[in-house]
Amino acid sequence: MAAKRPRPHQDKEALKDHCARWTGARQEVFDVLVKTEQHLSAQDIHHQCQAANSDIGLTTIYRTLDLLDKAGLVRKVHSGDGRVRFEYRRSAHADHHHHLMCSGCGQILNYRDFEQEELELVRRTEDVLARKHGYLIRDHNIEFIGLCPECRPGGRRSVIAPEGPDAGTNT
Amino acid sequence: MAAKRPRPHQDKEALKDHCARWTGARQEVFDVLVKTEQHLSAQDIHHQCQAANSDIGLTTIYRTLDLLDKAGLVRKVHSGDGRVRFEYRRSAHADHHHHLMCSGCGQILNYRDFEQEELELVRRTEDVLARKHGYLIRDHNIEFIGLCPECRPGGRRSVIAPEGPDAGTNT
DNA sequence: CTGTGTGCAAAGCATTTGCACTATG
DNA sequence: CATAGTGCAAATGCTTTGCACACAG
Repeated sequence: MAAKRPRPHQDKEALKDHCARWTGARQEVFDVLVKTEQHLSAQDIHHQCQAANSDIGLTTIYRTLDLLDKAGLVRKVHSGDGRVRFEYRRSAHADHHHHLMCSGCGQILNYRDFEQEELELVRRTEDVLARKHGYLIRDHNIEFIGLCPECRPGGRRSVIAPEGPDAGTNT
Repeated sequence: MAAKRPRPHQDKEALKDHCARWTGARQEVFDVLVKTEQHLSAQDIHHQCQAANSDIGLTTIYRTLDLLDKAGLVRKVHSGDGRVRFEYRRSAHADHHHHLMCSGCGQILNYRDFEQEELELVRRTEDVLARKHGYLIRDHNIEFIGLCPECRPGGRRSVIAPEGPDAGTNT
């Protein structure tokens, strides 16, 4: 849990268009995401709120996440395991990263290499795709899928069934 | 439905390790995917089988898709709408493409531009990630998310709720 | 023949929705 | 105060499982 301050100013502004009241529940859900680099599911967040003595219903968490997503403060990530996860969108350049996911245990790693090359390619691709297909492009997603050291053949976890739920869910 | 011949030879070989018997049902599910460039959900395939007078249960389709996925003949795609879709993996270079998805209606487009640049970047990234994190990388996924001409602000479909189920599911 | 594959019905789960209640602005 | 936000419980919809039967090898 490396703490980082929430960024209420510009973030809350972005929210103004999407909700009328900024409540404690919303603040807490938001805080949980701001304070981590992990990719959390609604349930993960629910657990963390409970651990922090906040008694927020799962429903509210889903609704808040939807809100934050629409406001663009948060990004949905479809991990391979059926549930949707969310990560806080930090300021563009500082936080630009892509994902490396293990199809064995569901672990998600962020990596930040190749920013320069990627950004260039991404920018050019966006241009062409936007023009060619008439799309309004708002985001991109680059991920590599494979087996982590634990799950790869010869790894400690290989052949055997993957871990339990909350285990390899993160980063 | 632009027809392309199934590739029984190498494909069936890949299957030998993953199933004991090659049945009619499996062939049909496989055929449906081979014959299209679209990204189909289990239900989509179910419908197509019914349309083709095959009476294959949804359960079998799910099981077959899982089989084909494990055999590497098919690729899972997590479209934003909650259901998982599948596409046939054609031979590597001939078929290399990435996705452009509309977050409004769920449409998925394949595009094949920038192959050269992308492949280069991808290869280099795979190398580094594999070495740095000990992963065994097996696949990558590059997608751009935005709004299609219909769904973008000013488009015919904008503001209004997206289309019905089978509408924007494809390509 | 002998398991492997299949279908049906029921179970599982993440997510969504209806509705009465609470608290923000 | 009026309305947006919340929680609960029930509903939804995709996917998985248990079990008895059917068929490929």
